[in-house]
Amino acid sequence: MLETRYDHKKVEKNKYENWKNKGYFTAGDKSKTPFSMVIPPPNVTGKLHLGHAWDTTIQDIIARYKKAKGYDVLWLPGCDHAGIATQAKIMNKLKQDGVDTTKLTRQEFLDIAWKWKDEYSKNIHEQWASLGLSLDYSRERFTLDKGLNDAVKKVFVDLYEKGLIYRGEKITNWDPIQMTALSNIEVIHHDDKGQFYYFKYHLVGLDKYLEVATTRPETMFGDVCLCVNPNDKRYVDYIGKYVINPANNEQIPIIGDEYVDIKFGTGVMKCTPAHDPNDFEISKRHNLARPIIMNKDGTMNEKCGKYVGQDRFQCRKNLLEDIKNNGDLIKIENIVHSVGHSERSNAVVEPMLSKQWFVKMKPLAKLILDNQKGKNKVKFVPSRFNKVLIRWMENVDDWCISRQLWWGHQIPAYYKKDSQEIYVGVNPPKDIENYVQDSDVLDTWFSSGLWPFSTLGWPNKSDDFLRYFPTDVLSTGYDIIFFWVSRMMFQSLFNLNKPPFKSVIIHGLVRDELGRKMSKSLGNGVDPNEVISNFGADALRYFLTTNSTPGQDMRYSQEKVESSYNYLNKIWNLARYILNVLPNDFKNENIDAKKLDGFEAYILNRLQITIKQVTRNMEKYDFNAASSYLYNFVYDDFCSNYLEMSKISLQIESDEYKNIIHQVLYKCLKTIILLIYPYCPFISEEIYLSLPEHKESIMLENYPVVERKFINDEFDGCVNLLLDCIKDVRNYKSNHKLAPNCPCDLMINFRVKPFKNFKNYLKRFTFATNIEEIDTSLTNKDGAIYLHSLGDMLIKVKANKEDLKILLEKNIKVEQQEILRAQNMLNNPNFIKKAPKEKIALEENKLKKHQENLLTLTNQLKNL
RNA sequence: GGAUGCUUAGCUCAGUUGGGAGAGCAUCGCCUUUACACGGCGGAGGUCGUGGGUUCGAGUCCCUCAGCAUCCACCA
Repeated sequence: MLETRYDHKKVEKNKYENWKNKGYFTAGDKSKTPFSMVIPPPNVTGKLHLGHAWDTTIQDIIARYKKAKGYDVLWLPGCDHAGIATQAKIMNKLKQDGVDTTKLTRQEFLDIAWKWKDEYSKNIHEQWASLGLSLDYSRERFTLDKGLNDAVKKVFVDLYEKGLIYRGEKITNWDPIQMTALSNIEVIHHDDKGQFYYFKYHLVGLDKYLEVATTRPETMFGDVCLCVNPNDKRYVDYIGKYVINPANNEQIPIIGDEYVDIKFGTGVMKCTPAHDPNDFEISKRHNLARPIIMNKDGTMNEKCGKYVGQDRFQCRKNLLEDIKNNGDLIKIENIVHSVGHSERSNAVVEPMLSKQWFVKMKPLAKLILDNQKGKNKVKFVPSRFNKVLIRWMENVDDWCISRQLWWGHQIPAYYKKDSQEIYVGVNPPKDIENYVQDSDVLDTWFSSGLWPFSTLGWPNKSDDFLRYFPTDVLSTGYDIIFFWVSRMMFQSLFNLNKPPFKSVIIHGLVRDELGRKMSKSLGNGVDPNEVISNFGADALRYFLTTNSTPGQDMRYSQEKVESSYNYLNKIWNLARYILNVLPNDFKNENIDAKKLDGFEAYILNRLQITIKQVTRNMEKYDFNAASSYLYNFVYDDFCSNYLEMSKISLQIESDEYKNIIHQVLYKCLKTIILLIYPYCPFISEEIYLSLPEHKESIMLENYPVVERKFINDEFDGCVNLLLDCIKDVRNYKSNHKLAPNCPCDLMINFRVKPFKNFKNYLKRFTFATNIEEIDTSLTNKDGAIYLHSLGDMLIKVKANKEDLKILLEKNIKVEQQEILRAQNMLNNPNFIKKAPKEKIALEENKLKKHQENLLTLTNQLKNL
């Protein structure tokens, strides 16, 4: 027997371990159709946040739904080594502990990192468990696994051999704190306050100078020339002449290049090829030198004279002071401009020339672009995110994949000592002693880009790979479409000639209650563990998946988590009631649809509609819509209406029919919990196991299907009449300050034949002492009032004339408005001409009925 | 500069192919009725951002503008 109150802590205890140990999460039933997903592997850097909870709950709902629908569901778990993020965290921790990290060897660090990984993946496992995720742990993978490393090496070599990976010297985004190169999308641009410094560049041999503005004076040590637009009449004559660089007094030429925007600034631009991508391009056109003037940690190098060793920003300050003292500073302008910051360290990114490995993106992007035009197009939910991807792929730059880190897949390239020769291969060169392996590792996203197939055993043609690839669905946030979704797509298209998944579900971000992004600096993050502890995983899951539209951001709202909890409490209590009502010897039997009286037929019909609508929306991955159909059924149709009515019929009916009611209650209860189950597995399991007949677990049950024999709307009119009558009487009493249980007499005119217990229900819910059936001519009987409802009803209560008059007048007004509305439509010749016939007939019927009602009411008023 | 999303009840949000505006919370009144006071019953509250257009009919489709948010690209 269930406890009187829903206690999420008791309900959620021990169930997960049991499911897991029984093997319910393990895929592999070959008799069924496979359905597969891979989890977006969380970073082994810390705790999971609400975004993870949202993302994984979506997947768990799909997994449980599909399993109940009869599929062999594989949901594959795992973690990402998250190169930069993890290495930074570990280094910080070591420094805090007083370790001199500069003395660590690569291997020592890796030993520490693997221990860290074990610890953090343990935390992640605990959180997955408390959320109730039905992950197949027998297939869990990690992005640095041996198997995945094999896949990474193979792909690297294949891309290299096809000319799609190359090593090159280019301007890359350099993070001086983490001392590694970054890809373009790891750089976050935001508007910062800065200064625009105007300097004098004196012309050699002339008593003139050019005004040049820069935001980064420290890069002047790397200037190789000034550039002007050859079409700029102001400066064209200076091309070929020399100026003196005020930073180091070196003479540099003035050259012409059309890149310079005549209208911008002074029209003269300094050119620093090793520290600016555009200047680098200019240097290629004019064959200029590319001096690098900074060290890897962002300090100035030996090319910077007395500033050597100074941090770039310190140098900027000092240099400025010196130039100012020389009289070559013209002015300083405060500006707001976009500055790139490292995603992880937040350091101001320094564009810097270095030798890195790149993936040549154009041909790979084309694979995606072509695929999205074809039959195997990956379906995005919502579809607009397909456009986001396409736009990105059309304009994508080459992807810098080498990172100057230790934690990651070491690049399988080997440099022959004392030679230019490079060897790239899955296995090291035979004469390894003559080679040195590239010390860099690959961008984390390189290995996660292989995740949907590397985790299934590829490049081996394993059973899992053959059975479960391509996967069916991927769920992730829109913020990582570029980082991850696009990379998985082209890697899969390149390596396997097909997309890695059929559909991608894109969701938004979880924001705080004020709509702000949750972040560490604001300290506004909400810990899922805390929510689970307070309200339960089921309430959290329900909240997360039913409070937003696909692709839209969501605000966390404790209020709505509470409301989700209350809903579960409602289900808990309706279950408790039904289980209490069912006799001890209850046996589930087939219900003979022909024997059903009105309300039983009605509720089973509503149930079929609910199953249909919920299923339809589950198939569309619209969990909000699906849940609201169930919600409305539970609250309105079932609890407020049917359940209450059944209490009466259970008192007065024959034993035979009582059994039918029991069967109906049981069927409704079981269906409700099976429909809510994918959202809220814990409470569903608890209730399920309390049913008189049940399997070992709700996880072994099938999803409800529509039963045709119960589709029957012939009682809808009569039920609505009953409900309207009850509502009108209650409303009347409430408006007249009469107690709800104040006795009254009712007279009712049936336009449709009422079902058997109609009058009993009406009596009980209106506290009527007498219900009289009358014919169509409704007249004012002493003290009775006509209520405008579907079936015409008179109510007689202890009320004074004035009350009756007010009510009648109010009802007359309503009828008049209705008549006017219908007439307006019907008097419109275009409406008659063009609207569908059914619509016209509907309006005509309404008009007729309201006119009749009006007549009755006015007669009553007259006779009052 | 380019793109996308949002603008509906006091607040947070739904609104499926165009055919009488919904939920949660808040609010007002009544009810401690034996599933649930984490409840029940009954109310009040919206010219659906602006201005046009298409249509017999627009929250819904098209265009304009405004505000907010996000993404991409960025001129030194």
